[in-house]
Amino acid sequence: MATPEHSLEDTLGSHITTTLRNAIVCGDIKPGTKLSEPKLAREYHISRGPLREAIRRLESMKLVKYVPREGARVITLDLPQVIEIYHIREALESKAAALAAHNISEDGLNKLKHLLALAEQHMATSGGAYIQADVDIDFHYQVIQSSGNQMLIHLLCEELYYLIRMYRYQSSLQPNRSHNALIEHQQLIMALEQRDEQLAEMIMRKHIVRARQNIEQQILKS
Amino acid sequence: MATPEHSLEDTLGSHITTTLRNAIVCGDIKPGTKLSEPKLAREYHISRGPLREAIRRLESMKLVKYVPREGARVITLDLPQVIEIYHIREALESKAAALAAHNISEDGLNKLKHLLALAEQHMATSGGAYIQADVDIDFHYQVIQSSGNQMLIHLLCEELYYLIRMYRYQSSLQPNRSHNALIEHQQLIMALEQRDEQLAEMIMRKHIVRARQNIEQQILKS
DNA sequence: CTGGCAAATATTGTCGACAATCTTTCGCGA
DNA sequence: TCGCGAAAGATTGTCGACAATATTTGCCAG
Repeated sequence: MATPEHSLEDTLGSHITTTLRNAIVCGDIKPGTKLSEPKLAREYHISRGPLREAIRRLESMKLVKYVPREGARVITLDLPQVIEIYHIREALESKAAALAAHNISEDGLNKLKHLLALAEQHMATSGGAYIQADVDIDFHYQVIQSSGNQMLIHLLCEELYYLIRMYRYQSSLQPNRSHNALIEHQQLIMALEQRDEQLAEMIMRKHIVRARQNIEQQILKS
Repeated sequence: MATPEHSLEDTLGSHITTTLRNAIVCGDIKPGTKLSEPKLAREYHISRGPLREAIRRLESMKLVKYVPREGARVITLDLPQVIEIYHIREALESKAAALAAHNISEDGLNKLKHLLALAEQHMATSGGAYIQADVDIDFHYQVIQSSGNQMLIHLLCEELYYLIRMYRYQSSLQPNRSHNALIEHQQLIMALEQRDEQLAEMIMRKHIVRARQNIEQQILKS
């Protein structure tokens, strides 16, 4: 699995949260599906208490939408919503890059270089746009972790990134811009090594703006 | 109350959520206090079910920190944490201003002008730094609402702004920069009227950076 | 008097049950 | 046949109870 797993799994509620989260992100539970408490409780052999906790946590990850007295449904991501998310990514991740330029450690830089090398390998061998998506997410994940801003890390990695992952899984067949992305990642690493906050911020901003424009073109085509 | 109240209050859980949220934000429940489920349940004459739901929601607003098998405690905001929040505000609200320059309605502009006038009145009469804080928050709140980005609105107004309110209540006695802030608000309104996205973004960014620097000076003094 | 261990107490995690509400199904009339 | 309304069914909201864990109290040894 691509995501570092923080969950302690020591309580039933947090365990079922990760289970459902993965199922939703990977598409095993399809968008729009109703999360029926009695049904899921039977399925996973637990009571409704921990389930309700899980559903509320999924709600804070924006993976489900909850309506009082009606229950929870898996979110249906349409393109305009994805655009909204990318605007937020642009703002937050460019900030993360700036902070990372200031705070990243030697170890953090090495991890980024390793991820970049991995991605280049995948590109060369399988030309694989599919696998590339995971490595790309890991790269951004690592930049955010290097920002040192705990609140920012939590916002992006715990609350927003599962949504992005979900979108990636859904649209993994569509054309992406793997090659350009690699160059931009390389530029970012260089800026981080130079400790150039403004440059790192701008590179990340443009990187995400391009990704967003890529998506906006899909809307026009449809 | 300064905040528009979205809560439907139709379920016990959401009702107790707003009650506790207000109590925490206003300082009636002090930072560091443990939110004991049995105690609160007796106090508000409800069972632990809705309470647990409320606590989880407060957790997603970052107002309480939850540790498995230990319970929830009201967050203790130290200055470094507030700095972190202001970095996030800088990123998100400058983006909100840019989007607002594109999307704000005539009605939205009028609301902003009204809030500005209110603030000027308060400044003139009571010279009141205290009341000013509320009007300032309302101003930012209105700009965010005008961005049109639902996800951004939710992130800022539902998840992050209660934290900021809490900090404001705690530090309401400390010197703030009311006068300068008013000028910057005025500049922002002008930029929004011109539909100048870049200018609006920059004004908001500098406005929040200055506020952050104001706080950073407090750290140095202590 | 202090420190640490053990019993007692309180709190959290989980469960099953019941009432209120929503959804679906079925039947009736136009 | 179609649409409306009522009954039946299912689901959510809330509650109280019990087990497992954490915290506090109190005792004893040093």
